[in-house]
Order: sequence, then C-alpha cells, then structure tokens
Amino acid sequence: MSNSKLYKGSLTTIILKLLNESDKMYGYEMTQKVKQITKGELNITEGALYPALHKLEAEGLLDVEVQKVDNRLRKYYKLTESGVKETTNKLSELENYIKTMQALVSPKFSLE
Amino acid sequence: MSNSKLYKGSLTTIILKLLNESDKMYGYEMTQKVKQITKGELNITEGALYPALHKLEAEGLLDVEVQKVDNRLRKYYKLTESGVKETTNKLSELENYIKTMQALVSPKFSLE
DNA sequence: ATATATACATAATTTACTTATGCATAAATA
DNA sequence: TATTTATGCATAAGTAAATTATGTATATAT
Repeated sequence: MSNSKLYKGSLTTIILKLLNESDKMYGYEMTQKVKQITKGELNITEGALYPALHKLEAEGLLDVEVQKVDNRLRKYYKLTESGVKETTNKLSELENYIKTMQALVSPKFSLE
Repeated sequence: MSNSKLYKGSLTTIILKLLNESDKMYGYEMTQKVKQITKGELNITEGALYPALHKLEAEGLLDVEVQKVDNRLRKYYKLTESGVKETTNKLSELENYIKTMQALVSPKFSLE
C-alpha cells in the first residue's frame, strides 16, 4: 500500500472484503484487483500484503490452499467461518469511521 | 485517539479542520469538541494530541499563543498561512480516501 | 478528604506500514 | 540473444503514528 497515510489500518478490511466477494484469491491477484477497482489510486505493496495475509491466516480468519499454475506457485486464500464474521465487523467499523469523519469535516460541522 | 485502528493517520486532518472552523483553540478544548461532535465515538488521547500539535507547529502549520486562564495554562493554536493551505490538501485527501474505500467495499464492487 | 475535571507534557511500547532486497519462472522487447 | 517486465512469493530494516503509562499542577465537586 503506498499513497496516503490515511490508508493505514484499512488493509485488513480490504483483504477481507475482496475474499468475501471473490470466494478465493491469491495475493498477487489482490494487488491487481485493487489497482483496477481504484483506477490506480491504491497500490498495495507486497511488503504490506504478505505479512497481513500471514497474520490473518494465523488468526484463523483465512484458510490457504497452494496451487501450481504455469509452473508458478499460487497461494489461494479463502475466508473461514470466523473470517466471514470478522468481515462483517470490519465493514461496519469502516462505515462507522467514514460517518464519524464526515461529521468532523463536513463544512461548518454537523452539530452546530 | 482510541477506538478503531482506522483513525490512524486522521488526527492531523482533524486538528487542521478544527482550527479552520474555530480560528483558535487549545488542546484540551479540541479533545472535548471532538468528543461532542462525534457523540463520544472518537476520543483523542493526550499522548497522541500533544505530540501532533508540536509537530504541526514545528512544520510551520500552526502558531501558538500561551494564555493564563483561571490560573491554568492554555496554549492556543491557530493556523498559519501554509496551515490553511495544508488544511485544503488534507481535506481533499480525506475525501479521496473515502471515495476509494467506498469503491472497494460497496456491495459487489462498483466496477463489475 | 478524595475524586474528577481541567491543562499541559513525555517516555516506552506497539502496530502497521514503506523501502529494500531476495528467489524463481514466463513473456515481452531491444 | 540479452534484458527488461510481469508474475508470484517472502522477509528484514527502518519509520510513522498511534496507545499506554506516567508525571506535574490547579480547580471543583462529592
């Protein structure tokens, strides 16, 4: 992930959401998908992505399945049951964050 | 700042926006204002706030003026000229971040 | 008398990145 | 044919921005 410092903390949410939509994906595929969806706005770096995937796996939110395609390795990740639940949590957290920030930065504030 | 990890990276933007609206504020006042606006959702911690204010001052984005009120110190901060410019930048960065994240997490993606 | 609110500050630690590097194969290009 | 670019993984070192834990001091409420 390069670009704005604001993206810090969002990577896990992005990964979970991708897997929630696509059922099963491998790391490199995620970087390309995000680049495509955000029109190049957000580029996930490998140094951020792979450790994040390992962590989610260690926490039991993801399962892995290794495949060999065109003589190259691919590690396909998919959500576990608790991964599905956590996706819901993370998404509502994000929604909430966005609402809170919009309240804070809307012109002239919302509560005045 | 406690709560969600998503808020990481937002503090500077929040401070600048507060000062952009209120002309001049002191640290403690900011924590109370944010608590009020977000209905307790976001609590800025002192360990995050004061170093952030010092950094913004060091970068020339804020000016300070010390006052004594009720026998207690208050350090009033206000935006410098370049602080005003940076506020604009940070706010459009935030807007952009929110749009990007909404594209990523909107149900079933926006570009499919 | 004691706790809570007001008001600042900093040090130690943690977390989540970036940047840099490494390995390996396939395809495109000079 | 040599070299770069794309595909695909991984990790180590360094950095930024928090959290958590303290510390000081005064005023007010219980």
